[in-house]
Amino acid sequence: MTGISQTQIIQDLIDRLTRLSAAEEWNGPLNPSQFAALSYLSRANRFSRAPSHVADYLATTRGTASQTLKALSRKELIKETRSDTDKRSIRYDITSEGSDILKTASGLSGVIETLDQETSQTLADSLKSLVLAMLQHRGGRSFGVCKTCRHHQKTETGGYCQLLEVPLSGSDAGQICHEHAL
Amino acid sequence: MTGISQTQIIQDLIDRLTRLSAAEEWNGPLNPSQFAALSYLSRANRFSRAPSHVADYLATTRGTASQTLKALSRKELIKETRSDTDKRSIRYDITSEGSDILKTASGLSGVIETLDQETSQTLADSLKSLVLAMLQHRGGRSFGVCKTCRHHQKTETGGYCQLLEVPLSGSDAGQICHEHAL
DNA sequence: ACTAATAGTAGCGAGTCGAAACTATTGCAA
DNA sequence: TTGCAATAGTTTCGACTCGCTACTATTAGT
Repeated sequence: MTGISQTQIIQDLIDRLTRLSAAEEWNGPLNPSQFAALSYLSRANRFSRAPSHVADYLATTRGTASQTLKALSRKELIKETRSDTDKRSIRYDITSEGSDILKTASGLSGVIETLDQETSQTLADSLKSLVLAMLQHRGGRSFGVCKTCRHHQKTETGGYCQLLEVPLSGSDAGQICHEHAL
Repeated sequence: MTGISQTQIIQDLIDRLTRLSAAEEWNGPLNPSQFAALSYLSRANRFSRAPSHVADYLATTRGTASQTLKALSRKELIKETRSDTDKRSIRYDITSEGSDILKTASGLSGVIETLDQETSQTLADSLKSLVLAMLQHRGGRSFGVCKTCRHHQKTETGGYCQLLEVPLSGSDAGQICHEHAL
């Protein structure tokens, strides 16, 4: 009778899930945006921790990202490091206090953990294709980890990025890169 | 090597998907919260359109919901109606201008539509169980449509709600209710 | 006839959001 | 080399969200 489409149901479920999760985050020390930025910084490699990269990842503007990073910096959860080679650019590294905050599991993660292996995998795959399609739709970057990138070359000591022309350690290769390409 | 769990990957994908979708909404006339509230009002039945119900649905406080509704009201997208029976309560109805705004499809819905029938169904099921678990976790209401409620009784003319003790029309039964229970 | 409890609101301070204007660099080309 | 143009980041603006506390009506329960 009433024509609520499957598409709208899914859209609504994603929205509610995020809202429920965000409501929990507000009770913590950080707001959802700050938490997302901090989480990104903890997983991004050293070439991908500038304000512009955070802006790209969070799908916002450089101005907004700058403010969020300043807020995190005031709380001493991240620390800014100016680049030697390019005096314009800045890199934000997470502090030990910042890492501690990320350790506290959210209500959403607890709930996701209750899914069985197969459901979990299927869900991840569906979401991945949706995110990829959205990125394509608006011309955003994929932000994958180095080892799945076409510029990544495996070596004896770890890896090598053919785009940036730098050697990568084992942990580097497991981190998110701004330049990631499939 | 690096231990990024499947749980974190899923959490991150949901967050990114929402952020990408929210970034598109900001380019429209409404911000994500206003859009979500408006969308809810368009789908809720007449017993579920009060500020407190919107707050419950959006997982926020009455204060915040009140402000969002006032903002929508200023834009003439919804209109407030005071109740006769209970002079404290208010019901917000969507205006025709409000309905028009909801018609514009978002980037996310376009992307969801590209999923095949089976993937779409599986995704909806997974998300539904996550939302339900989150609601249970924090003691929220389910907000389903009347016809799936245990208080709903099918009749000749449409339906009947045993909880509120009111007859329901066919379209009523397809709308979201605050008192929904499984 | 008194309390509660409930529904909604106003105001506060911190912060997000896009947009636009702004500084300081770096790159490139004539 | 000078002279832009592109890039990186920041600041400010106005509208708004967010939780919170304090507040006003109204209604319910004893």
